[in-house]
Order: sequence, then C-alpha cells, then structure tokens
Amino acid sequence: MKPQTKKTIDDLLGSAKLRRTGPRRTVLEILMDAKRPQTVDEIMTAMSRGCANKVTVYRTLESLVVAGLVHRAFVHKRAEHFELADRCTEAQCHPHFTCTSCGKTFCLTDLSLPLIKGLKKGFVFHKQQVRVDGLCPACS
Amino acid sequence: MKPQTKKTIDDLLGSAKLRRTGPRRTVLEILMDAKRPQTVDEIMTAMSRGCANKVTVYRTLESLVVAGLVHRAFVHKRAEHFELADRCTEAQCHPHFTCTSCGKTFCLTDLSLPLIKGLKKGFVFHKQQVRVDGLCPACS
DNA sequence: AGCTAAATGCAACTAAGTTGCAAGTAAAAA
DNA sequence: TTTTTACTTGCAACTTAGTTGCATTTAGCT
Repeated sequence: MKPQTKKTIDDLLGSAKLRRTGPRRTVLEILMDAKRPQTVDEIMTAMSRGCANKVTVYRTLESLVVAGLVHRAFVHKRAEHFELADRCTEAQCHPHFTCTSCGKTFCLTDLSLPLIKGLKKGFVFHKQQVRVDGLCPACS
Repeated sequence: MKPQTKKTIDDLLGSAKLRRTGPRRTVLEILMDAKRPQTVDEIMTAMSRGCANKVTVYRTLESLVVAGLVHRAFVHKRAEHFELADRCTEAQCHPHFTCTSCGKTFCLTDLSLPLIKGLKKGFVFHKQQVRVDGLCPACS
C-alpha cells in the first residue's frame, strides 16, 4: 500500500469514527482497487485467504456499511423471489418496493421508468429492473 | 381450486409444453393468488408444508421459469456484493449491468435514470436501484 | 505503561440452494 | 386399454452464505 493511500484510508476511518485496524484498512483498500462490487469471498481471496477470518470480514463490512463508507451494491434478499411473468414487458418488469422496516415487498404494477440510454459500445441491453426502498404505509 | 382456475392453469401448463402434475398446478395457483413475489419457503407454507418436497418446489419453479410462465422478481445474486459508497447520491446509486452469459457485473457510473414518480399514498421513498442485464462486450 | 470498550477469531450453527440416484407417473405409442 | 418411456418426484447427503456466543486481543484514551 502506498503511504498516500494509507493516509486516505486512515482519514476515511477516522472521519467515520472507526478504529484503524488491520482488517478494516485491508478491506477498504481492496474495495478502493476493485472495479466491480465485491463479495466476501472475493475480498478474502484478495487478502490472500486466511489472513483474516470470514466472520471478521463480515463484521468489518457491516461496520463500514453502518458508517456509510461502503454500501451493498444490490438490495440483498437472502432467498430468491418468484412471481408470475405477466404484467412485464420483455424489456422491463414492474418496479418493486421494499419496506426497510418490515421487509415486505410490494409490486408497483402501475409504475415504470424509461429504459436506460447510453450503454457503452459492445453492451447488449436485455432487461432492466427497478427496485425502490423506503417505508410502507403501515410502517411510515 | 375453482374448476375455472384449474382449466386456466392446465392451459398455461399445456401451452408451455409442461406435464400437468400436482406440484406444478399447486405452485402456479399459489403464485396466481400471491400479491407479492414469493420465496420457496412461503410457497411451501402455502402448500401446508410437507405436501411437496423442497427440492421439488425448486425444480418446479425452475421449469416454470424456463417455460417463461414465472420469473425471478429480482436478479438473484447468491452472495452479497459490496462497493465503496462514493459516486452515489442519497436517493440513487449508479446502475449496475450484469452479463447473463459470464455473470460479471459492471458499474454504470456515468448513467442514471430519473427517480420514480407516483408512489401511492403512505409510501415513503428512500432510495432507488437500477439493474440492467444483457451481454457484455466480451460475450456479445 | 495501564485501562477499557471495541474488535477479532474460533467453533458451532442456521438457512438457502444443489446433486445423485432410486422410485413414481403423465402422456405418447402400441 | 395396456404398455412403454421419458419426464417428475422424493429422499439423503451435500455445499455455500451468513450468523451467534464466547473467549481473547488490541486501538486509542488517560
């Protein structure tokens, strides 16, 4: 790690009021270098596996997320969710609303967004999904 | 199940060239009645658990998805993905592109969509996520 | 240097999903 | 209608992702 990078990382941790520990510095550095969202498994591989404990990586990420330095790239649902394929076009299904308080998901069947424009050359558009989160009527 | 519903379900299965079996009829009926995307666990509960085997429900859903009768409500990533929280506004992160062929995810940091409008009364908007899938340059 | 709350590591666990194989059955063929 | 056969199902055992409790260590304060 370059001294400059180390300083940046330590500043980030400091400003987030998090202790500057080995695992946190390493995880942050890996995420800074990453070109795409990383899984815990990928992060552990990048740490050359065994350097840190799996549980520590999970908890480190959690603290970074709570501090706002890191976020989950996709709203994570532990289990897959299925629904009938009607009311969806080829290119876009209706958006889904998930309540961050009770966890319930609602289908916004009457709403839609325009399709994304401006994909870089070589990318072939297939389908677009929109997920919204916030509070549902019961929780707000 | 009403005779009418049964006919519709059997028609659906027939048009999809799938055998009309007990589990398939039941799973389809549950999804038709459902107001939100369902997990395997929810489906099994609706079947009053133990009626069908977990593995069967997974395989049934898979065949319905392949046939196009059912779809996965959110692109499912088995593991959580994390990234640095920069380049995201409070209300929306950059969209992500996932290649359906190689599985790689790309950050579309320079693209965005307008925020959704027209949420029903009582819903509080928090954040919006956009996921696009298709083929990446290497796979197209 | 010493103290203390915060962070880490280990082991054991849960939950979601998968695989191989034997047994059952829908629907086509005889 | 019976036979046949490929498609389905069920079971057991497994893998992978993530969690929890508890003992040990350590960052950063004084």
